Amino acid sequence: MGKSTTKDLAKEAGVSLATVDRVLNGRGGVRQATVERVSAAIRSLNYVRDISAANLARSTEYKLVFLLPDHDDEFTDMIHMAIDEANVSMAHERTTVSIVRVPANDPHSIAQEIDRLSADKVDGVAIMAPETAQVRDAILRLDACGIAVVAFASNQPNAQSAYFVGINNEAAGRTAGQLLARFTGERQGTVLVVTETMQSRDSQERRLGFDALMAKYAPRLRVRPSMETYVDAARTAQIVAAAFHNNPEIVGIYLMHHDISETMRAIEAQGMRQKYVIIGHELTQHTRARLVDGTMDAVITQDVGHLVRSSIRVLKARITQIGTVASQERIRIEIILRENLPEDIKAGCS
Amino acid sequence: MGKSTTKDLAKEAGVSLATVDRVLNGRGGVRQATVERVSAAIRSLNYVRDISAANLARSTEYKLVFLLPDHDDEFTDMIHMAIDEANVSMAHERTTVSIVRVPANDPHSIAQEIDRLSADKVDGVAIMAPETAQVRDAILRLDACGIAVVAFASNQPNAQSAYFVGINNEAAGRTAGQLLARFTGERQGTVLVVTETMQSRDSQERRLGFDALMAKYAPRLRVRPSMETYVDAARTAQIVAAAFHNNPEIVGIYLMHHDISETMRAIEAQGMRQKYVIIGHELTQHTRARLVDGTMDAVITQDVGHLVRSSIRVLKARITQIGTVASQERIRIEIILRENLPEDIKAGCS
DNA sequence: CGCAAAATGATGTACGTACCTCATTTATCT
DNA sequence: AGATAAATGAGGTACGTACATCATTTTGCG
Repeated sequence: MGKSTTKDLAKEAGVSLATVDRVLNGRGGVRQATVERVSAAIRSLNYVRDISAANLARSTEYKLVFLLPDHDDEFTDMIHMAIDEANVSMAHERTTVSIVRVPANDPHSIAQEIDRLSADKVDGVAIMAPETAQVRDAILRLDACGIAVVAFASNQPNAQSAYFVGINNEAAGRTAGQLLARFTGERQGTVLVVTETMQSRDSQERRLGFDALMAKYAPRLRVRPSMETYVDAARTAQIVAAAFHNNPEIVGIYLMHHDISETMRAIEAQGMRQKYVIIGHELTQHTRARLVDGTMDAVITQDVGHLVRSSIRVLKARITQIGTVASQERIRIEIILRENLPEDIKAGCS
Repeated sequence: MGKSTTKDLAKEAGVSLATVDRVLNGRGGVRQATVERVSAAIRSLNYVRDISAANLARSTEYKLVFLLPDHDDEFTDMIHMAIDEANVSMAHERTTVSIVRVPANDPHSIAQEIDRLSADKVDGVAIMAPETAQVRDAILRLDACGIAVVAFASNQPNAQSAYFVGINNEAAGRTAGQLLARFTGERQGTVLVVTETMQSRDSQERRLGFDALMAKYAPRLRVRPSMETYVDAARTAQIVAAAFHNNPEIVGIYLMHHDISETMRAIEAQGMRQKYVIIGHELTQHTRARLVDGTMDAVITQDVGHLVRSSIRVLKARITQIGTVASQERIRIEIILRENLPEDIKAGCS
């Protein structure tokens, strides 16, 4: 089966082990004709390099870095924890992953940090940062250095080199819409949409998908323009109050941002006069509690553990030039209701 | 860090490499006091065996077997495919997994097959079979032979030795109930529940969860007793027709079984006089199409790829006595609607 | 043809572990 | 104490790959 070794290759190609090694590791000094003989042998024997043995011989250490925003919202914390957890389970595979936190809204220092990494002896970088020209260019520079890159949770659509690991936010928005449309039954009224900032591509895409679905399947509902909190408690309270004042017939609220505690506080300050259907993103301790007590009806989420592990697998695959299982790396858009809340396991071993 | 080797252990414990080896691999012939010195060294150096190197030296091949029912429904086929896919990506990790299909409803031959495996040189077995005393005993015999076992998708609750990989079916039933309750809005009427056989523990648990939720949150709906198809087209057509005849006010249908094509055919034969909320299990090509065309409203599912990979990881962990990441092995109850249908990737590499 | 340069072969060591053999030391029992 | 068994040490080979060195062959070119 897949148990051919370099020795077999040498025999098959009629060359010495040393030459096989030269070809396999691109050391040069081999005639083109010979290279092709070896390549042919690789194909015919279906040879795949034994990575464990290679790592052993090379005593490799894959050094991966996650670039996270320095927000201290719960979602980012969960990612942080998931990375720590992965770091433990990856130790057996000669992989260490570290975390660098960068100012979320300072593209310049993000780019600077990325450049610092390329100088560093790092093998792969997973980046979670808003897209800007500066960041994109820095990513391209990483790529040019031969450092593997993935964009993580937050897409970087213009840097083609960066493989994206995360959900399709437009589909996530549609899903939120579908749930909100069906959960409101036949009722008529207004739907509020809240986010941190519409500058973020994630919010734009979610809104796009949400609107498309509402227009098609729930024309009975009036969807208001996006309200932006700018992560400012006072402003949040004010715009929410205004929205409730101007829209007496609110039946649903779509929260597109992660950190919804302030927003929920502001909504509750208006008195839960009636049952609003509230749909949000990302399963955290906070949204979990909201699902349990019934103030929120559904949460659209992506499994952060999966997100992190998938990023690591993709990075390692790119470093070692091995393929990945596409279906395993596709991050699903998960719908969480009260009844399918996963048990709240912190971490731990069996 | 975790880079201590057996050599370091020997030095730390003040013994020779050979003795360390004897202790590590339980070869015996070592005084208790010495064993403890080595164990102490293991702890103090935080030693973990390099599995890659160990596998290399031992030239291990982990032989895993999946025991599947010989049904040829789409769900089982998907599992089959997922296993094949895993087999490819696992080849790099010295793991080969094969599939044995057994008559689904013949506990005797299942048990016989399990016993055959224990004689065989197999390292781990994942079993998907209905629980019976015979099967349970056979599993215990496997365990006694030192062969790792997991129960897979279909729980074996009485064989404590068997780690279960799959979803909580009671919670899955509750989730189906919650969706059906909310999707029917305020309407009153009857809800039909269909399954293959209530003999299966999965169906029992789902029904339990479904009923609990409906009783609590949707007392307005009359939930009928479970209808059993026995995988018989004629019978299915007949009982469905009877149900529609006796219950003019049907608003929802819960399909608890995998292979719903006959059932859906029977329902459609009654003419879709009105919009029923239909909720089923397992995302297959068939249910996928039903979601897209709107005849089904939601599918509760578990990711078969995840299921298979998780089983493999758990088996390997038990064989090598290494811990697993609990959060990674928890299978989520996924809710699939039209808008969050994952893209239909067959397989493939990036 | 002859010579330098390029290509290839031969061989050894290393990585961390498993597993084997044989020699030597230490403990145990009469 | 002496015989015997038990415990330990010493050393080697193997796994599949990486990488280095030096010898040898082949090639291209004037």
